[in-house]
Amino acid sequence: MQFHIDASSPVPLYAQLERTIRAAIAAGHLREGDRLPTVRHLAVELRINANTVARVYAELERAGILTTQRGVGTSVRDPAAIAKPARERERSLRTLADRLLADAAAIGISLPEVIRHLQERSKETR
Amino acid sequence: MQFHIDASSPVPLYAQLERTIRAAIAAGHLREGDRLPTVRHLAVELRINANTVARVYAELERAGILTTQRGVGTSVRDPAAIAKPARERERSLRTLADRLLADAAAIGISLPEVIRHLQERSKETR
Amino acid sequence: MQFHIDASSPVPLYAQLERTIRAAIAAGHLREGDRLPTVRHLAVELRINANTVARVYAELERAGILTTQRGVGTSVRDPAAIAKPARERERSLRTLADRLLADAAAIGISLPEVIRHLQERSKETR
Amino acid sequence: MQFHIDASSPVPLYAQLERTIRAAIAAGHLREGDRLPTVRHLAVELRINANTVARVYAELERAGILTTQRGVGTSVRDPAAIAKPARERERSLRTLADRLLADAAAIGISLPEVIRHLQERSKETR
DNA sequence: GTGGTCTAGACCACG
DNA sequence: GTGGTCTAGACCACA
Repeated sequence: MQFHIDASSPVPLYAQLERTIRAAIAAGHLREGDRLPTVRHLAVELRINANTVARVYAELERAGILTTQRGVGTSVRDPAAIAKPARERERSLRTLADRLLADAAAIGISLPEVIRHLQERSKETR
Repeated sequence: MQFHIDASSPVPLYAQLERTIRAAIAAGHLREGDRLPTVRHLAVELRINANTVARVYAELERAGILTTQRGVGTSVRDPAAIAKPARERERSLRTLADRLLADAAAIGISLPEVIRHLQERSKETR
Repeated sequence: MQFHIDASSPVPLYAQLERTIRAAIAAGHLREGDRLPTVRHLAVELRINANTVARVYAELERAGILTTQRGVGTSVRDPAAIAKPARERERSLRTLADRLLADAAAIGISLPEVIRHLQERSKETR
Repeated sequence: MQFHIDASSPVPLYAQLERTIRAAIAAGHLREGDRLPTVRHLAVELRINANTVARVYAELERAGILTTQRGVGTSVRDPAAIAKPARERERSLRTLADRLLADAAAIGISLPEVIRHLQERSKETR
């Protein structure tokens, strides 16, 4: 499993990491019972502070997504814990889209243009 | 001209304000030569500190978008300063879309679903 | 006599005006007894506020350089009032040069380069 | 690294600080990767408010000259970002020289005299 | 009245 | 500990 982090991004490192782990699980790249890298390994690999990794693991454990066993390591506990109820899911998507559209409008890019761009990317991925 | 700000958003007030002003100009609601509200008026209206407004005006002036005349006020200088060259525009859009897709993936929402959502909103607006 | 003002300059209008009037007198373009434009004429010509012109005339009158006669107008009173004692003159020059060199250094331009540039301009003027 | 500030100067503190930092980088006293003092340290040292220092660092970061790592500190990112293209460099120098000559003329100091003064200073420095 | 600068001090995000 | 954001309020420069 490869996670990646952009140190020059304004998005906090911990948020980037949490996001990519959640995405990996949501996409099925990591399944129930799969082991994650140790805190130290991942910290070295991503060249970030081990505290930051530990904080993310702890956060995801609190959310019921990961589980940690002392002396063993951290693994995926419940991928379903990511799935939000449809209603909240919809609300989150709306919020994300709001932000995108606001930022796009600020540089003069309209909704149709955004859609066109995403459709292009959709084709590329196929 | 109406700008709006969400004090409960994690996005800094100054960033929200800058974004809405840029959007108003990009959309043609504010044109070259149009006056903006005074720093103090806008601060009162948005219930934020005058320094925060002043900071945004100063930033937009540095970007060549607004101009200030001492003791007079602030007005739109060059709407074109917002328009980026096509190449950079495309890059910005890609960056914004990347962010959206990363966040969406983290809660298990896929690209097609994002597109569907945006198309729905596009219809609503018509 | 032509004075000029740059409204987009960060230098205050009154300071620009005072400077050009002083320079015209120092250079001998305006001599003792010469009349200056009326406050209103100059204001219209330069497209600035009449108060600003009046303020400059008043300032120069206080300095003993101009004199105003009610119903008549403003004229040059004493060109010599501009000439500073050699010591202060030297100090002023040093201060001005300090500022120039500091600003030049900030964009990576060194003293010899500044001198070369001024010598070029000296030739052009001849 | 020593920066200095003159609180009695009419030039805004933040502008003085920005200028000296730029000069230090342009002169090679600070190189790529070098750490700058922390915001609070520098504020104490210069006896100015920490916000003022932070403002300067932020401005230089926006200019691409410095870079900030969250919770770590501020360092030089790209000294080349200061170097302007020759054309603009020339224009800047001309603007600075214009200002100097205008101010000098206003106290009756001519171009040759300015050049003589700068040559004197050039000798002193050797 | 306008905007510009600076301060003191709070609270937050981050590592 | 680092920097980032925001506030309240002072004082100045300018028209």
